[in-house]
Amino acid sequence: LPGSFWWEEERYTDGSKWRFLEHKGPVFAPPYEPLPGKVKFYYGGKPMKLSAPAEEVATFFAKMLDHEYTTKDIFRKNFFKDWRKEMTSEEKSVITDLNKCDFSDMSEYFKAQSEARKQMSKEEKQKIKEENERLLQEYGFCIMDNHKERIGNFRIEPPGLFRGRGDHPKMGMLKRRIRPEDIIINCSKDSKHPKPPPGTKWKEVRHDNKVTWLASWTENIQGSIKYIMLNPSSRIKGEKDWQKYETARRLKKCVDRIRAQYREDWKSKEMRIRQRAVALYFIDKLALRAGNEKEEGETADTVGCCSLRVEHIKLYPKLDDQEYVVEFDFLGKDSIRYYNKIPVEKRVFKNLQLFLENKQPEDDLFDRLNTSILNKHLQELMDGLTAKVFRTYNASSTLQQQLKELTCSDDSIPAKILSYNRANRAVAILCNHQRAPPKTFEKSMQNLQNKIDEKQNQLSAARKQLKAAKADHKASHDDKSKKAVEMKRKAVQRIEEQLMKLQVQATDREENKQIALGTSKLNYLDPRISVAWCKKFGIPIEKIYNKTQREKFAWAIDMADKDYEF
DNA sequence: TACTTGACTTAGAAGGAGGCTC
DNA sequence: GAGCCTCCTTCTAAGTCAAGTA
Repeated sequence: LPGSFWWEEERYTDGSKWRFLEHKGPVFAPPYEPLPGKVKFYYGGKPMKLSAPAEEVATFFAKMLDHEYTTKDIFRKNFFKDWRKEMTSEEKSVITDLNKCDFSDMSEYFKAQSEARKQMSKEEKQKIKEENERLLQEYGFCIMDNHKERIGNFRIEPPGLFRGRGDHPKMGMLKRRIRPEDIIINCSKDSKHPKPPPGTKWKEVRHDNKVTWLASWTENIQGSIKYIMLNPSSRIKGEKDWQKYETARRLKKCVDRIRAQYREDWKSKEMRIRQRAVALYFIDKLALRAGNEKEEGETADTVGCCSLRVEHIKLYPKLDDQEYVVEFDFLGKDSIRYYNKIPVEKRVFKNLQLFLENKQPEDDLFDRLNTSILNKHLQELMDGLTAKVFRTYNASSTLQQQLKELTCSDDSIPAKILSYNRANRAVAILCNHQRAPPKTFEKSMQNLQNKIDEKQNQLSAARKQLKAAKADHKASHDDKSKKAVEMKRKAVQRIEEQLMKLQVQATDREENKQIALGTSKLNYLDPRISVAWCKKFGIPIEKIYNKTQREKFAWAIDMADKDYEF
């Protein structure tokens, strides 16, 4: 039906995001259920009954007891400070030392609970599933204009202990419970407004169609605003995503000019221009993030390009057999380490030496530059150009080029998928998308190796049988033995294929140990490249995108043909 | 211009669902 | 049918960037 897809509709050009918005409001975290009397908290070895508020916060800690977090000084200090705020004055006077607190009984209780949940009967599990489904149907969708859309996060974040990434100064602080009185609702005037839970009120109900969120609240750790927004499959998200890739494609058209420009700027008389040009070179070549300034002490100490400090790079005029090598070593977003040694042009190297002159390790490398200056410059070079567009452009363009290079049309489907994953991996490495090696990695690798060994044995057995059958046929020359030879030949072939498949799988998994492919697939790779590749080589799209991903990229799957070029 | 706030995208970890194997 | 493993979904933190404010 024409017009049934959002990507075939006209877009708003006045900056408004919708005309009609109706939803049921968020789902709140369930209220705290006090522990059964038999579950004890001990202080200095003696059991102690806690008031409900103090007990609730204690359970947050108890639930994390097996986690490394609870051993960290900052976590413990922040937790204890916030926990004491929830105690009665009597509790406060008794509980003065976290080291004397014993949460182990509580921890055991929660472990048993979770074990019991796993042991539930099919029927009980089914009941829970149905209840979740009911909640999803009731609160998980909204009407935006003429579409029923899935909401991304309709549940309010439950209270708990803040878990920052890396060395976060606020780890362990109490994330307080969010009440209806904290929530701002956004919906259209002419919609049926969501009702707050009985006996409560919303903080505010507003009708702002210049934004896309349905509800928001202010979080107490950083004081930032959290939102309830739509799912990636929605029109409002999909349209923006599509637009993002179109901007990256426009960059493709003028990137040569921009590169020529920044290379020219390396020679500028003005320091600020040279810094801008070297930074842009890093952003383009290494896919570094922009690097906004951060408030010290509020978050973990991480940097991006513009916020690099002297201590984050080392210069080697000569290293092994290469000249003008820059070594990067810093913590980026999510405190993921970026480590890379790259040879650069002499002019870049000389500039870097100059930027480092008379500076301390903790000084900014680019002291005349920040993201705002950089983005203003980029805006002048191309409409809509910002630092992050380079990441999108370089990621998508790498995927397309790698797919061209790695795919052999004669390969089997599993071999082609390995090629796809390798192309995807090249992007993930470029963007530094890392993950902790899965806890079961070694074991699962060993399992796979066992399967391969077994398959190898099967293969030699099958080959022996084939040889015997051949000999048999040579001796007898009858039809029956001829058929037997054919059968054995096919068996060998089948096992060879299975073995190949297993070996491919092992390679893929090994190469993926510390690399996360999902982030680039979801956020940086123009989905039309993958769709076109699937169509060109007859790969079912399900092999590349799972259900959620197909929903998010429905527009691309519908739009791109086999000849699509990024 | 410097700084703050708000809205939105990008990120890895954790937990859960469901498929596979014995 | 249980246990295991893998992959998917959910969760929410941590970025980017533009607009507003002093």
